[in-house]
Amino acid sequence: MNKSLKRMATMNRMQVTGLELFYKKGYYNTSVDDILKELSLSKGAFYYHFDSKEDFLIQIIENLLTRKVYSMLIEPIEGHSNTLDLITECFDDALETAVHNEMDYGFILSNFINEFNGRNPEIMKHLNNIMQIWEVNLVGALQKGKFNGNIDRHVDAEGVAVYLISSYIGIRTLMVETAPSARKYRYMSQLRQYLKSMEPRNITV
Amino acid sequence: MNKSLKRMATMNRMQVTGLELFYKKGYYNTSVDDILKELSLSKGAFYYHFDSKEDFLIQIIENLLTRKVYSMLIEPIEGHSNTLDLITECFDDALETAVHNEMDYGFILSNFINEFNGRNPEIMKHLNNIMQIWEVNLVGALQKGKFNGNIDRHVDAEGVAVYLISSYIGIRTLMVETAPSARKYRYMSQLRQYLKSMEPRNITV
DNA sequence: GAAGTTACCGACCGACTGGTCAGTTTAAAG
DNA sequence: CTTTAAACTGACCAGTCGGTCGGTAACTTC
Repeated sequence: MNKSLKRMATMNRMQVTGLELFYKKGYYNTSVDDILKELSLSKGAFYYHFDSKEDFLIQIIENLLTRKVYSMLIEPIEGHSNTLDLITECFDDALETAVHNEMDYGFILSNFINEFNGRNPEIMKHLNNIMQIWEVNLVGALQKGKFNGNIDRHVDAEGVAVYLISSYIGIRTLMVETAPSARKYRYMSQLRQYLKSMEPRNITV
Repeated sequence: MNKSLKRMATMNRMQVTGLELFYKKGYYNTSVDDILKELSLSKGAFYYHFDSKEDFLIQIIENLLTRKVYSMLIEPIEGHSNTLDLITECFDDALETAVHNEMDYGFILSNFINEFNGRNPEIMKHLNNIMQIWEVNLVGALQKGKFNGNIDRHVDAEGVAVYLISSYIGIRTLMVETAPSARKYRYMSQLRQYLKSMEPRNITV
């Protein structure tokens, strides 16, 4: 195999396993040795490819986590259908995969925010960055909805985006705790009602 | 000083400082020595009063955390005014204290849930317990609101409770990240709109 | 005032942490 | 074949962790 290909393959394997374990056990509770045992690799291999445990995490965030948020939460609402329907479907799908994870540990991004807030500003910068991308894209989608006439023009797009993100973070935390399926169902029906209240009012006062 | 009084005073000092540090740095990232240094006490004193670090945490949860949730999130909505107003005011107050914490680390309860989920079922039991108490009380308040005619009788109290709790957990996480005050404002205005949609419909179809 | 109890001290233990490094294996290049 | 550099090994280091334990000062009880 080509040298640089092998390098990338190994680094990627490490990152995938690393993200998995950081997600399950938290960053500080996962030792570098834990990851290496899973991969049957040695300490030397790890520090050959990465400068430090922190550098390793940053690369995971930049490579894997960002991509995950894009594919699960951003791209699905970029379509041409009714924005409110796209958001509903996107949230429904995202929560459904969470329900089907036999072992769910919550929304990775908010787990990380909780773990690093006030402890590691460098990591927080990277996490904030992803959250901002999500927020900006949601606001954009909502504005497009207003422009297309699917959303009432009086709706405060930024407020709705904050409220949607909040509720999503929260329900993911709640689902981890008890009765995920029932909670998802209740959440989705309330979400639908909330979004319905944003449809254009045909009756002008 | 009476011996048992001294015992309680010391134990309480330890718990208060423990909760503070666990909140700031997380449970696993706070060493017993960290807490003891803050109090100028020794290892021996700690293990004289508590069986283990975990036992210490459980007592903190049972004593301090439960009381905190009661006084901030449950008792304020037990009044006789309009339930929706009470909820609005309660959430507003809770978020306002978060804004004024110059160093905010999020909603303790959800931080703990994130840290212990899948790692420590014993602790999770105690945390779930508090969440359930909160949920039950919220549902009760909503039902009382329906009974008193402040809330439309078609409203799904359990669904709304889940949605309220979700959004609260989420906004607390978002507020630690960026622009807490602005985010609180946006959240509260959306929350008011959401709760308004539950007022009784006077016009029957 | 002797004996017992409570509250606390701090040295110490063994397991584990992130990180280093001298040295070995692999495979492509000359 | 020989050279070279990349990829990897695993023993090792200093430091931290939760927890133990022998000791002791202060107060109570008899």
